[in-house]
Amino acid sequence: MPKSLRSPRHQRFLAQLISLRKAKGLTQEQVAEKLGRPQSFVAKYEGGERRLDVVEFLDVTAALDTDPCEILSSLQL
Amino acid sequence: MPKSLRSPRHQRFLAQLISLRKAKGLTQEQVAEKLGRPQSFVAKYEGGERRLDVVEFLDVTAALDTDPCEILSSLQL
DNA sequence: GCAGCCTATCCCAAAATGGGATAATCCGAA
DNA sequence: TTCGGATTATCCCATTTTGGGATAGGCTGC
Repeated sequence: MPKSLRSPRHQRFLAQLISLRKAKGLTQEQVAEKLGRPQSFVAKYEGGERRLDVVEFLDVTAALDTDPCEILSSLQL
Repeated sequence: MPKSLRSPRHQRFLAQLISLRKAKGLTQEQVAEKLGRPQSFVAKYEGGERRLDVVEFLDVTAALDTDPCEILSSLQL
């Protein structure tokens, strides 16, 4: 795992994405499908193996049917 | 430039960051200093030569003294 | 234990990054 | 217009990250 992805903020970020996906009752496979990517893509960003850039993040929150700002606000500082 | 960074949304994203920095009267060097990074870092993400992940984005908006959500909302779809 | 679903990991060629150094541009003053 | 400092873009290239199909590993209920 890239070490830049080990910060506490990143950890919280990932935890949010994961719990949000589960709360929506979606599998990695289903999210992957919405994103037009393989399941390994979702597994990797959720596992911190790969980072999400800003535009990708918006795509993911759209797939999760969620407001991106809500996630960001929980990461402030 | 990585081709993943050529989408219209990304272009708008970059344009926002740049105009925001200028509006605040800051140079790349000054932003870089706040971020604890070299000027080339700022030059690269502004130029689309490098992507910003979500946490880095928050750092940048903090350096620009700006609300990240405002930028995101202008990128929706 | 087995079946089925879900998630993590492998592999490694290809692509992206880091950052100091340096080139190129911009811009106001003389 | 020319000069010079300030600002931004580009070089270089070793190191790090990524892409994604295949496959291993886990978990749950039966």
